[in-house]
Amino acid sequence: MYALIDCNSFYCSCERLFRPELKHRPVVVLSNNDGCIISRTDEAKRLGIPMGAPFFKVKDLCRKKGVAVFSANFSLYTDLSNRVMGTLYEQCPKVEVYSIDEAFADLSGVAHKESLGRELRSIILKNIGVPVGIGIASTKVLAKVANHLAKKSQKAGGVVYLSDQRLVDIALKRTPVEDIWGIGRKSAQKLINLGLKTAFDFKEYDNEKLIKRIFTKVGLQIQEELRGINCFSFAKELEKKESIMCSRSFGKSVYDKSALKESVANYITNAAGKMRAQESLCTRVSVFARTNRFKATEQYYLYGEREIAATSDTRKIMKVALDLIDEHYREGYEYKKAGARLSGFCLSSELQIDFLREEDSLADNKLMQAIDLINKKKGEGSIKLGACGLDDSAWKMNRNYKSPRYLSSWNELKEFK
DNA sequence: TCTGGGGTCCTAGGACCC
DNA sequence: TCTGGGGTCCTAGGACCC
Repeated sequence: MYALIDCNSFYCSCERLFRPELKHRPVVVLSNNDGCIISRTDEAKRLGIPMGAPFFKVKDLCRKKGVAVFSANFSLYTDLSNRVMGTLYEQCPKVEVYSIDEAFADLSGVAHKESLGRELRSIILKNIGVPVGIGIASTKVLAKVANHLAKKSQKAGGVVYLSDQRLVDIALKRTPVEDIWGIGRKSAQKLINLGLKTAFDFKEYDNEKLIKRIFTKVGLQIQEELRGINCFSFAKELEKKESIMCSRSFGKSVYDKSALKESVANYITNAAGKMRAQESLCTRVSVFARTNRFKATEQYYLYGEREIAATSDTRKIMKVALDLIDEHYREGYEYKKAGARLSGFCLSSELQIDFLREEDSLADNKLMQAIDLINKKKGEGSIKLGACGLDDSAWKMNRNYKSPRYLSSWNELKEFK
């Protein structure tokens, strides 16, 4: 038995915490660069603001209806997420953090599952102030279905427990195929073409070969999960990433190579830091940059990648990344976005037994550790390589509606009178 | 004027080997 | 007309998630 605990309109809820006067007002949060809507409260949904809508298309509507608009403030959201997950770890035997705003809990062996759900919900609301919805069922996919209903139904009080097959079937009949976890737009359309409209229809559909052919192995697994058979395992340990990427759209178009390289230097710095935090070394570095895909001008997609000897040293990775830009850069294009990816990971514990390395690599390692420590204590970006530049005005993102870092900066604490 | 960022998994098909 | 067969490994691209 699994519970899925999912924060309601998480980013918006975080912003509301520090602005209680927004409690019943519509709120939206924008993606990086104030590009599009990535979180909406129910009030904003009812105004017809779609998820993922480009902000410029709904800006007028927001102004007219008095919607509170925020630029994304990820350090705030991460901090609050950690508090929510911390509470879950205290209350539940086994927890798998699935994303910034949701987690599965394994409730096998828990006697009163529904009351535990209600208790969790009220503890999180009281201690952290973030409302959550909880769905409980025998598989992850069914827990997702239950969670959906918990958020939609008024009388559920935020918790839905699908304790027997009768309840499961009722829930599945109320779930359109496009709302099933793992069924996206393309797959939903294919199911509808087969005459399958609800999750119940899909569960009952009995043509294994066809499902496999159209939806691959994953489609079969989702079907099994709807039938109550577990296919998606529970990962208690926090798993390491297999690749780490950092990319951004620019606030304004970039026309010169040095600004592009500077931006990529910053992305590499960020990605390499995250990689060291999970104690990995990378053996592959890739970089990319692209022109504005929404503009009818001629497009160019810059891409380069290279294999390197395993390292976590920002300087070595940086050199390769900047060389790749030099090799693939083309003059005369209007670049709008760039990024870098590190992959081909191995464990940093393997570094010490590699006698073929240059002898200074251990010292390099120490240098990186020292930099990470200083940045952790003094704030990200306190120390970085010269290649990252000092003046980021040529490519920095726009963030015109940013809330203060209430929880991670002494200068931005909330004041009460 | 203005359209995010960061991941995972699966499969087909090519390269390569004997 | 006609050009082995079978296996593994790797990668690109699609689809999906939040």
